[in-house]
Amino acid sequence: MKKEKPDAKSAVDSVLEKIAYFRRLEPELKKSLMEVSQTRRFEREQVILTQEESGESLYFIAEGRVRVVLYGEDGKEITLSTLREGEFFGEMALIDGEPRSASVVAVDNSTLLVISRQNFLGLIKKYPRVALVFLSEMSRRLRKADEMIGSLALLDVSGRVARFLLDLGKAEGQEERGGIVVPNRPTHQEIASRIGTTRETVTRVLSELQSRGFITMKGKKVIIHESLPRPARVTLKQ
Amino acid sequence: MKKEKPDAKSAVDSVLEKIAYFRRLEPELKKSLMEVSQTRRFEREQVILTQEESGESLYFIAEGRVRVVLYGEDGKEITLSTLREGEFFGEMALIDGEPRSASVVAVDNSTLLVISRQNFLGLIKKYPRVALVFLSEMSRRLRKADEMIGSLALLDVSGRVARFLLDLGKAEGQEERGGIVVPNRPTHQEIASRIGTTRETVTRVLSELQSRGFITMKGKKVIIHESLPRPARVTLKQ
DNA sequence: CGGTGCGTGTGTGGGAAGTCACAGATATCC
DNA sequence: GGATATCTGTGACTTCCCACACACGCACCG
Repeated sequence: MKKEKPDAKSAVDSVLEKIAYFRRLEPELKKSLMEVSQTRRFEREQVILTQEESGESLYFIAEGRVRVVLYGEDGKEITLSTLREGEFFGEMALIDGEPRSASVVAVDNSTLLVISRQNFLGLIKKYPRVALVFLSEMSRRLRKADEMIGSLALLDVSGRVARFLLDLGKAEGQEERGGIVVPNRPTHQEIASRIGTTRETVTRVLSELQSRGFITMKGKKVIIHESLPRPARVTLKQ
Repeated sequence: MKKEKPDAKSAVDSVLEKIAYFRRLEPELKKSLMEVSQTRRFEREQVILTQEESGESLYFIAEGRVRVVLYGEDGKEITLSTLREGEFFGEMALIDGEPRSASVVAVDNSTLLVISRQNFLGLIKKYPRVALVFLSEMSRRLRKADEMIGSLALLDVSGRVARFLLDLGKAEGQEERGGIVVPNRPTHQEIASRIGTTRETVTRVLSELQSRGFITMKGKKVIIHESLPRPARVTLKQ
């Protein structure tokens, strides 16, 4: 009954099932993947890789979560994304050989599957379909990045908070009478880092949204009412 | 002697050579590409595709330039990138089937090569190496997008202008005694749209940079002196 | 030539959001 | 269960930059 806390080994076994991108691939490929990968553990808050350094490895998350983040002067930071079990990172430096474009930090204690450039390229050569999997994931990421650029450049902080909440609701909310219920929101600091503003401003905007009746907050729970307007994605130009 | 102004047909012939990504691919592939693509012309300022609409085609630029742009409320806009002869766009909607993530507008009169999703996927299947070409280009784009997010979130307008100038210098400047010479800078409005600010602010920042001796402007020519500091890409966090 | 349009320069005022400082509320840990 | 750390709320002040307004230079064109 060693079911309770899977050790690293079994975590690796199961990660391939969890990696949405690979679930449907041939068992043979899965085996290859496992053979060429190493397992590494990282503690909460531990830096997995840092921007500017050169890198040769691709990482899959077997368990835990990581934050991809850029740092600026005097403690400023912006979180590019948070990745969870089954997702990967580090593919860019690996594909184009440039230095790491961002830092990655473990959010929880995490187990990662590490694959070297060599092995990765070998894998793609052997199973060309893998390239398609990456292609579609990178397309998704580019899309999200563009959206973020749009938010930063075109919306004020209230708009960005609203957009963030709606995305959050879509990602981990439950539809209920009254709106979408998010059981466990991130801290104001985390939200601030996601949308490029400060903790205090997030606090103020959330209060404002609540007082205007767009959301209801109680502890870590947030209810997003239908009335909360999604800030214009586009206004067509004439 | 019909050499002077290549017609659309010959432009298409030669585009495959110009497309950096494909220059080294098999002639056979090039032929396939040509067979499955159509040619379309667009006038200066003409909208090629708009955000939110669904799309099924991939475009190569045979001649001209296009601007990829997001629009916000009341005329606000942010330019995600400017693409030139030999580059492609429209691959995202095609890969993941989502609506267009941005609008694309012709900067000059342009000739484009259009390929349908069907044909594109067919091509990738037949020539798996093509996927790798796209992978590496998308990786480069993701990198640039992340950098842009970093600029918007972490730098003030002066920092973004400085970064823009340095990138501009790298892209189309000539090394000379005294600094990097850019013969033909974009208008203030165009710069503003690239870095997410207003025309007036760009004017002011450029004057400021000149008066501080970081750059020298004369007409459309800009000299970027070595003294112009590249705003911190990262400050490592402890 | 004098228009018309486009790009640029500059002043002024106001507003959004960052900074700093501190108090109060919640979680977490032994 | 109390101590300690981490989050949240709010006020006061400052700063940056946007919005608006208007004037000037320059190019192109009939």
